[in-house]
Amino acid sequence: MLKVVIEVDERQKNLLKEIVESYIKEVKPIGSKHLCDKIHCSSATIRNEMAVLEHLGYIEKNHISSGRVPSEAGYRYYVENLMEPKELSGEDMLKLQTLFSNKNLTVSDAIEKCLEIISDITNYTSISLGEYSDENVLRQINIIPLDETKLVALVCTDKGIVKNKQFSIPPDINMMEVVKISEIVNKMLVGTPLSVVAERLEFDIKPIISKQVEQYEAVYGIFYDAFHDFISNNENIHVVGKSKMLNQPEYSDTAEIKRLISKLEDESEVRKIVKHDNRDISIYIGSESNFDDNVTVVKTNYSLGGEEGTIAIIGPKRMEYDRVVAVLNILNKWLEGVGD
Amino acid sequence: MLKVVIEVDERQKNLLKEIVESYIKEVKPIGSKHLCDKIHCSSATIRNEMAVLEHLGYIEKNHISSGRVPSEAGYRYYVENLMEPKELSGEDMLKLQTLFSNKNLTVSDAIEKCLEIISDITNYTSISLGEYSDENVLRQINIIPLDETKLVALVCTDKGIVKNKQFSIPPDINMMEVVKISEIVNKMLVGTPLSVVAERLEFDIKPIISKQVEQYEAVYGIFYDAFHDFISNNENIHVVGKSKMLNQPEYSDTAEIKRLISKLEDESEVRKIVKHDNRDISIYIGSESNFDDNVTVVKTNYSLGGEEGTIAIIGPKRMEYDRVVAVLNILNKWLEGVGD
DNA sequence: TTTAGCACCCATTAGCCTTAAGTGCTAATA
DNA sequence: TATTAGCACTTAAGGCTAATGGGTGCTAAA
Repeated sequence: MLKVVIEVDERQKNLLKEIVESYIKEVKPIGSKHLCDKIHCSSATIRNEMAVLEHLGYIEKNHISSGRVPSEAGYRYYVENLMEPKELSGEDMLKLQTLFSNKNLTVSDAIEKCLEIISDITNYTSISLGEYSDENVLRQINIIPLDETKLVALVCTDKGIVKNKQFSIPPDINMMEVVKISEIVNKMLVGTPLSVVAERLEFDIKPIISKQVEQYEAVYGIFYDAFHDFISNNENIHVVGKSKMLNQPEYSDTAEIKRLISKLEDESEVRKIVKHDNRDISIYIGSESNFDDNVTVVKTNYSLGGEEGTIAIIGPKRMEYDRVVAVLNILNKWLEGVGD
Repeated sequence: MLKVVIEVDERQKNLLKEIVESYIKEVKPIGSKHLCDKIHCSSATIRNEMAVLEHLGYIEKNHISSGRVPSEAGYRYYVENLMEPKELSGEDMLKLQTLFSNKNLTVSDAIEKCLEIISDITNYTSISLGEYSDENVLRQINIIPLDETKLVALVCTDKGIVKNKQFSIPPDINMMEVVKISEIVNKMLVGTPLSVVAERLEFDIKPIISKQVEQYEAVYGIFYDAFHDFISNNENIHVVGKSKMLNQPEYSDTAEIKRLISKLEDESEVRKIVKHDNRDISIYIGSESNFDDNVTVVKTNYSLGGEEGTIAIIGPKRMEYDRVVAVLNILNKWLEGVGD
């Protein structure tokens, strides 16, 4: 079999670009007549060229006599070769800037605020998944007794990430002993990277506790639980603007809406969207998204105040790619400036 | 004009009950024929009785020859006079029990977990709004330095509610001085009810800081901010199961869904739903809900671990009132047992 | 190589008819 | 007197048909 490599010429590129961009705006199949003005030739010529693009798999028809719609491959070709970078409007920049200028937010709050602004600017749903980075080092552990049987255990890292958990202790354990032990634990573990805290607790701390306290199992359990909770619950997930999906005309039938919104409410599904990858800004179109064939996901990674993770924007396949990429570009620039 | 008080007789009550309950199940207008079996008479008789109920405003027609649908007044009459209490299924009880038995959850987590179970059992959206109760007394304030310019301020109450905030301090302030001051503040304020912390800070602490530190304004600012943040951000709002709305057949058109889901994503709207009221379990039907004419809201108050607030279940007007009330009853009983 | 022209395709809409489910009213019945 | 059977009437919903409009591919001429 003879294999022919068909190259797209300039006019075809231009045509594909127009089709994609028109479709993004109009959300309805694009016919040849509509493009005469833009491409400067007759509808018949455009039809011929369209036939080529269709043959190449960049555009599709819904039925034999309908206008053309970009295929996933078409969108991909568009974002890789045709899309022109876009500047954010002054208004949108301003919104981001106000976020960037606030220095007193916790990481989690900053990220959530960020998602809100992104959703607001783009009109798409935004998601983040972050976890403490390995840079985090134990800064302080603190036991605060509340009454004879209840206490709060606080863990704080040098990056300022704090978690607390409440415990009920058995009545035969002396609260002051727990506090005393906490001071020892504190002294010994401060400066330890989170990744080895569990280990050190087991091998260095446990023997000491067992010498000092009678009910050492129970007391050790508190510290074990507190750290375990801290280390294993280290994922921080946010989804903002779920209802933005509802504004997209392609999700106009209720079954489709239900499917999408329910998925977005299901954390295990959302995790599928936000997975680490090392590229700068990456675009996953339709089936590439690993989440739903009818959406596009655009992701970027962040590293901020001891937390690292991914921010994703999720919208229809006919997403305004240029704007979304512009937003994430700005974000990236800011994160690099702040980061470590 | 002669005023005649029309009383509903037993059969009419029975009829209304059947209409409401059938409509809750079937979600379509109920015709006279369908009720013959239940009421033990002919459709003509039922039609006559229906005419009375309609005249009284308890049921409505969509058009001249359609079956009947309960009106808001009809639902109200139903919940106040006709509804029979229902027992929860063993399965559902079990789900609640597992929550109740977990002692090591923070209040906020317990409430959120609770909402998840409620949403799961009822298939409706559930919401909570809580704030620290006046019982809370300052238990500890803690400054943890992270580096030369950054610190975390922790505030903990005797009920175990903890909040933390990160601060950047100007380079000309000595971190150790802040820590020293924090110890003084701590000693002076421990045991102070939250409601008077702001006051005491201003009048008792400020003068002391001003004597001890040169940049007293800035140092005072940190404590002021930390407490202010704690006291003013004391509202805790959760919305769980927004997509449950989508399962209700009456919300089958996209515009309606959009309206509702968007409202549920808007915190200021959600606040309208959850407002304190002192009745035990209260039901707000349609326009009574102060949120949306097409929903019913059922609320109850809670007081748990230093936080008090309201839990609300929001669903269609043809909500399964008996089940929802049963769930909240169980919840109330548990909360009373645990409470203060 | 481009384009005008034409036959053809099909989703969508409007109009019409039928059916099913309901009503209110009247007159007969228990 | 309360109930019921019977009947004329109403309406939403579903199915069918025809018309419309936006689109196509192909052919032949420019």
